[in-house]
Amino acid sequence: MATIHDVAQDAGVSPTTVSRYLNNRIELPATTSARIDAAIRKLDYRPNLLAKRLSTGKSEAVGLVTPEIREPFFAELASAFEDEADRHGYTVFMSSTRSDREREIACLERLHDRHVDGLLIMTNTPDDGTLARLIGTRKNVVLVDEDIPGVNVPRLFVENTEGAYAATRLLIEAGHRDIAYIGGPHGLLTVGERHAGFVGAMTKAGLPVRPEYVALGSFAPDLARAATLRFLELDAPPTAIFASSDYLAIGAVTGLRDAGLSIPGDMSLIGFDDMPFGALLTPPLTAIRQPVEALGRQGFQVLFALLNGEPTPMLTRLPVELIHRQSVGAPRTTKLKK
Amino acid sequence: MATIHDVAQDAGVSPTTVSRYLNNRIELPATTSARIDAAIRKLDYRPNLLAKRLSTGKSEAVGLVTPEIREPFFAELASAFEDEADRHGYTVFMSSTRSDREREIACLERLHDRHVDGLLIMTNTPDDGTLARLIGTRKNVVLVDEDIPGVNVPRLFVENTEGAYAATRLLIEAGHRDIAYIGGPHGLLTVGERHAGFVGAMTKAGLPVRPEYVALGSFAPDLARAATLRFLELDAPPTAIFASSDYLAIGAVTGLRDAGLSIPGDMSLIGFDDMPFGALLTPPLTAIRQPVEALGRQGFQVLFALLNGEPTPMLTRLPVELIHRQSVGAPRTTKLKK
DNA sequence: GCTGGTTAGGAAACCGCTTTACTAAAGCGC
DNA sequence: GCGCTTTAGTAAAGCGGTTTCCTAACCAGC
Repeated sequence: MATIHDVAQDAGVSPTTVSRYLNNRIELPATTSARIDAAIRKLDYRPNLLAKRLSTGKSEAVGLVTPEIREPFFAELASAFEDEADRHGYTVFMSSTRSDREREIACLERLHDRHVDGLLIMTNTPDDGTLARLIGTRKNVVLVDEDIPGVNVPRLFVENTEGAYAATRLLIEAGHRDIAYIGGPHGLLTVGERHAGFVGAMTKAGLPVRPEYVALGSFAPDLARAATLRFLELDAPPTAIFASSDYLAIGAVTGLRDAGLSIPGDMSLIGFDDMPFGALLTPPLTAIRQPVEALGRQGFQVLFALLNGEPTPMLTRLPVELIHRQSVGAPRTTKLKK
Repeated sequence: MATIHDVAQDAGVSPTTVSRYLNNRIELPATTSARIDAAIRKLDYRPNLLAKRLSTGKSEAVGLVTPEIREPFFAELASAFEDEADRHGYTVFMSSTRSDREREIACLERLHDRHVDGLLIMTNTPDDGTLARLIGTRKNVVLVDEDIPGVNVPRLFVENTEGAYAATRLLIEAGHRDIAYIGGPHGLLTVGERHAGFVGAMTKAGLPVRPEYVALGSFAPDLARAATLRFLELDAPPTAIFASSDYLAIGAVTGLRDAGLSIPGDMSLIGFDDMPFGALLTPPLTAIRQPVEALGRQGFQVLFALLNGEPTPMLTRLPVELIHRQSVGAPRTTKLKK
C-alpha cells in the first residue's frame, strides 16, 4: 500500500507538504497541488488512519454501549445514533454488554485506550458505584436514557415522570381505580421516575397505591408475565396494568393470554416506549412513546459538542407522547373467571 | 497517561523488555518481571492500542455490516456475532448501511484503511457489480445470509430452498392449493432460493404456480401489505400466503387485519425467520426458523479462521426449522366477503 | 585462562502520519 | 542591490508501541 512518502516522492515534494496539503494546513500553487493529486490517484493512496490517529490522538470514532442490541429500543436508538455519527464523519463502535458489568467496564477501558474519542452509555442495571467511579475518571462520556448516580457527565433523558403520569391519567380517565404497575429493577432512575409519575397520578386522583398492585424487579418480560399472573390471583385483581416498558407489556400480554383474558375487555394495558411491535399486538398497544430517534441523534450531538469542547447541556429532557391505540378501555364490569 | 517508556524507566529496564515481556516474547527472571508488574500497576499503564496496531498492522477489531440494525433479524445476528467476537478478544465495528451502496462501500474502505482486520457483510439490495468488484480486491471478508454474485469469499447461508419447500409443504398438507408467495427484491439469492423452494413444492404436488399469486419486489412490510390486498382483489383469492420473511409476514398480517379477515380462518399465513415478535402476533405466526444465533457465531468463527490463515469452508449452509404455531389452518370453505 | 553457550536485556529502526520550527528563494520597495 | 516580507516548502522530532539484530555478563567445560 502506498504511503504518504510514496506520494511525496512521486509528486516531487516532501511528506510534510503532502500531509499539510491533505489537511488543508497549507496553500499550495495549483501546479504543485495538481502533482500531488495526480500522485494520489496514480498510487491509489489512502491515509493510514491508525497512523493518523496515533499522531493526532483522535480516533474519529465513538462508542455506543447498549445493554442488548437485540432489544428494539436500543436497536432503534443505535440506528439513529449511527446515522447521526456517520453524518458527522464519525464511525461507531457498538457494544452489547448484555448487562454484564465486566463488559461495561471493558467499554470504558476502550475509551481509555483511545480506541474511541467518546462514549455514549446506556445501562439498565443499577450501579454499585464501580461504574460511577470509572466514569468519573473519563472524559467525553454521555449518558442516555438511564442515569448512573454520582457521575457528572451530560445526560439525556426523557420525561419519565410526566409520561408515567399521563399513562396513569389515561387509565384513571377511562374509569379505572384499581391500577397495577409493573416496573423494572429497583435503583434505576427511569424506574423510580416512572413509578413516581404513577404514584403521583394515583394520589392526585385520590386513589390508593396498593403494594400488591406494584411489581418491581427487572426488565425481563417473563417477570412481567409472572407478575401479571400474580395480580390475577388476588382477591380483587386490578382492572388495568401500566407496564413501564413495552418489553414488560409483552410479558403482561403473554400472561393475560395464558390466563385466557382479553385486552381491554378484561384488563386494560398501557406500555411505555412505543416500539414498532406494539402496533402489531392484538389489540394494538396503547403506550407512551419515547422519542427514541431523537434520543439517538441528540445523544450523538451532545457527545460531538463535548468532543469539540463546546458547552453542552448537562441535562436534557425529551418529551414523551401518548399514543392512543386499543389496549385501554373501560374497566370490566363482570368478575374475572378464575 | 503512562507509556511503555515510563514503565520501563520505573522498572529500571528498557521499553523493549517491557514490550516483549507483555507480549510473552521473553522469559524474565521473577525479580525483573515483578518490578515491571509493579511499575505497571503503580502507573496504571495501559498499552496504547493505536500504537500497537500501527506497529503490528493488526487492529483486533472486525466490522459488521448490516443493512439496518433496527431490523430484528440483523439485530439478533449482530448480538450473537458481537458476543462471539468478544469471546475471542475482538471488538466489533457495527454499521447500519440503510441499504445505501455508498455506505456499504465506505465500510469496505474502512477495511482497506486497516480500521478493522476483517468484515462480515450482510446486504439485502442486489449488487450491480460495484460491491463485487470492491470485495474482490479485499481480504478477510465473509458474506452471511445473502450472496453477492461473483465474489469468491467464504459464505454462510441457510437452507433457503429447503425451508421454503417445507413451508409450502406445510400449507399443501393443510389442504391448501391456492397459495400465494410474497418475496423480496429480484436478484437476491435468498429470494431466488426461497422462491425456488416454493415453486418446487407446488410443482411436486402438481399444483400450479399462478403468477398473480406471486409478489416480488422488496423487503418492506408495506409492499407485503399492498400485495396482500391485491391478492384479495382477485376473483379467486389464495387461501394461504407464504411470506418469505417475517418482516413481510407483518405486512401481510396488517393487510389482512385491514381487510377484516382472520388468520387462519380466512387465510393461512406462514413466515420465514421466526423472529421473537412472531410469537406475539395474534395468532402466533407459524414460520421457518433461521438459526440466527448460529449465523452470527459461525459468521465470526469463519472470519476468525480467515484472519488466522486457517482453512475455511467456502460455503456453509445452516439448517432451518419449521416452527408450528397457529397461523396455518385448513383452507376456508366459505367465500371471502369483499 | 580461553572458548562457547546461555541468560538477560538493550539500541535502533520502523509503523505512517502530523506538526513545529525553520529556511531558501522570490518579490518588493527604495 | 540591500533589507524585508512572502511564498513555498522542508527537516526532524514526535505519537507509543514492536521487532530485529546485538551484546555484556556469567557459567561450564577443557
